[in-house]
Amino acid sequence: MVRSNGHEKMELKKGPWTRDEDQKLLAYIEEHGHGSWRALPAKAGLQRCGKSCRLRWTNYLRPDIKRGKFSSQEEKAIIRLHALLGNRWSAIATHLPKRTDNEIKNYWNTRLKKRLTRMGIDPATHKPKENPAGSAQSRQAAVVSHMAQWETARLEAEARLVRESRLLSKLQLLHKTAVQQPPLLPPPPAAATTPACLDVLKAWQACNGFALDSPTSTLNFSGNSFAGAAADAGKVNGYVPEKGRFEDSAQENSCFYYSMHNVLEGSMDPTLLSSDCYNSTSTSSYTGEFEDNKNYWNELLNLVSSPVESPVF
DNA sequence: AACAGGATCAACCGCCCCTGT
DNA sequence: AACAGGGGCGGTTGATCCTGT
Repeated sequence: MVRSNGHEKMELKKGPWTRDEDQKLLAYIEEHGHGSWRALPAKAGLQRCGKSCRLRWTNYLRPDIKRGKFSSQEEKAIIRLHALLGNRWSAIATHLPKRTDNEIKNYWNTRLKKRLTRMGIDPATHKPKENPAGSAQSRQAAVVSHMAQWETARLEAEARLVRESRLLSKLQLLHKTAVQQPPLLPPPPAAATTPACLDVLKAWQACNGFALDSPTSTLNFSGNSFAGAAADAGKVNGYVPEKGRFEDSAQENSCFYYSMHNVLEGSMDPTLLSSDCYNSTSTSSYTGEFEDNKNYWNELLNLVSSPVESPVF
């Protein structure tokens, strides 16, 4: 792809930003918004490439950036989120408002990674260095992987929502112009302020300890009462199991996934999952390990929900 | 005081994805 | 369907600061 010719490249300034450049960029964005980053430098009178301007703005000049030391709460959130998401810094940053992905990445690479290593934990896998198969740690790692699958699904849903909201904005604009004339378009639906369909983790938390089976996971927890309840909930909210009831755990798992899919799609109320779970746990026989996992995820969810004001929760 | 090595962090680079044509 | 351009992301670099000797 042709980006720019060499001559143009030679004129662009690189390296640290000066106060004067910062002021120019700030003043321009405050007055006009950033618009097209590519076109911005010329308009703002900067000898920088658009990319450099964008980076400077998003990582440093933006007014809603919190700088300075990370709190222990934030540290824990980063560690847990990294266990879930890996090096997906932008996804991690969405759970830590006012922190940039670059800042989080730097903090991880320069401090947290080393700290975990010193503690004998592999920062890549979040597992203890010596890790006998079948141990609680390896099972927890599998749970982490499982959660990562869900987080991936959630992020995809978020991306879809962004696309839809863009479309919605266009529709609203069209409708706005159309109201002056005979109505050509129906009024657009009201935009949801809080997309409940994105709250997979919240649904997870609401269930407060459902079994962590999945069609792709090798985990096999006994006493799985959630799947059936969730499947019922899923059926009520849109998903209808092919054969009515479940013949095996795989079917239950599928239903669980479809239920969560319905939550993701917004066709199912996460609280319904919750109540069904609570109602059915009396017959369960959770293991100690399961309690550990439950506590682990509760702790994580508490970390990423309340104190750091995640926009998702 | 001078130096070396480590730590930190802003900024860059290259790649990829999405969107518009 | 193919292509170009814009924007975003993660990895890496290099300048600067800090600390220990």
